[in-house]
Amino acid sequence: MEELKKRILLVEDDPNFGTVLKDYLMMNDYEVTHAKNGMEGFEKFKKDDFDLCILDVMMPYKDGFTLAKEIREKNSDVPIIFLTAKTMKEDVLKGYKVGADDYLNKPFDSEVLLMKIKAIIQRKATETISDSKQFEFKIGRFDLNSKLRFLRFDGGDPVKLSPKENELLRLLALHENDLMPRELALTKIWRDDNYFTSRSMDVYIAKLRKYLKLDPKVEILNIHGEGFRLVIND
Amino acid sequence: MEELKKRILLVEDDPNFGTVLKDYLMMNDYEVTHAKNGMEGFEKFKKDDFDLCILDVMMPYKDGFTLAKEIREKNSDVPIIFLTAKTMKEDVLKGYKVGADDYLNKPFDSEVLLMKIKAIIQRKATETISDSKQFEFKIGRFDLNSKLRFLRFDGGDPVKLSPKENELLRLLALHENDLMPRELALTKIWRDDNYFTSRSMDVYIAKLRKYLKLDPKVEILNIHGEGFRLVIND
DNA sequence: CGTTTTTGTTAATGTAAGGTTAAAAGGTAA
DNA sequence: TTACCTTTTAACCTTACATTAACAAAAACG
Repeated sequence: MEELKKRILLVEDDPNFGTVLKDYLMMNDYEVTHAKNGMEGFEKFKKDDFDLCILDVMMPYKDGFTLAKEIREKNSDVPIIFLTAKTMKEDVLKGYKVGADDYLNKPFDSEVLLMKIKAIIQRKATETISDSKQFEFKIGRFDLNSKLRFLRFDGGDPVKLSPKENELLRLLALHENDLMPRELALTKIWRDDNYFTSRSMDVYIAKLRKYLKLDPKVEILNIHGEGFRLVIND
Repeated sequence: MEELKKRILLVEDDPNFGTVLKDYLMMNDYEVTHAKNGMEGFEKFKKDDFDLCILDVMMPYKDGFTLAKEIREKNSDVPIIFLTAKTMKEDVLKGYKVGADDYLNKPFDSEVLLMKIKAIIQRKATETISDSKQFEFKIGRFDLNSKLRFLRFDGGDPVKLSPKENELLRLLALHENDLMPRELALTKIWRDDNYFTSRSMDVYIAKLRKYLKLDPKVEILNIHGEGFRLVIND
């Protein structure tokens, strides 16, 4: 299976340092989005799905703590590492208050940063086993093998799903009977949330409905303005 | 409601440091169980239910990492903080591998420890809150699922509610049998309080009454000039 | 009382979101 | 390159939703 690169949001206003750090991280096989200030950082965060945020504390307009608070409101799960020139205790405390996962004082050893990144991402990964390890689903009379992208009805001939069909159905299955927010699919699968990706998703919902029609007890319901719900009626 | 003290398992072999730390934590309103080594620590862990473990890494017989592994096998959920004299990179990484929630190098600032404890426990708490509590209501013979926006009568077919219907009924349910002020709904749901939003709200009250008519014991009463009251008659 | 204000209810309207199909664009391997 | 598969974009239609208007009924108030 294709191993997906981990995505890091780096928010750092110093252009030199930011660029260097970005390059260093990219050399180490991370996909890095670099935002030059808190405002831009939040915009990018909203539009995408990151595995980790690295925030500079001292920034014009919007400091790292404020940004972290906004990020926490939207997604309480993503790990956050703060970078700061200060070694002030108050700052450390403030960082932990908004839910920092770690803390680094500038200048810092880049190897240490790398290690912390690995450790934190790894921890999240093991915490979320249920999320990453589930590739097989029973959906009414269907079996979905999300690794092989097969959808099989009643043990018969499997249909091959396209990558997007597969991912979307998998996300729905992970939220079986519950709301699968539009936004979630768009950021996770399409990696962008706009009018066109949204319409594209609707097209895929239609395709999935066509596949699933074979079992009348399985349906994808829409919750207007919120998302979709994969329900299995008994 | 009685607020329960959080329980901490402290495993630290240095008797002086351990006692001081225990006292300090107890002064800060935690219930602390102090074990003098890894073996004892695991025994105490098995016998009780803790909100947090603080483990010294360097201990005779059984070091902190080994203990952490055993703890993780039994209860993968409890947060763990490591204390260590070492600042070795390998140790930090090893700690995170067994699922540390945080890490402190001795000597450390006790205030920082306290803050980390608070942050970690609080994080766990918010993670654990099954948000179902704020989104599911029983209203007479109805069930309101406010997240999925449906209203079900006697376990039958659920009716879909529009966002405004849903929010309004939820607000009423939150104030069951009590006054739900007009102004509250208008500011919270309509985000504006004027003649037109007020009339719009009245329209929605009418819609809700239509839905709720199925159960004669449930009614929405008006309190002239004040607001509405969702009552369930016995 | 009559009058004003508030509320009850239904229907009409405009806009936004979603459903569906087909064509265009993009990608990839033979 | 062609051929094939996937994804996006476009077009058109349906449904869902919120607001507003219109008129009726209560309640408050002089």
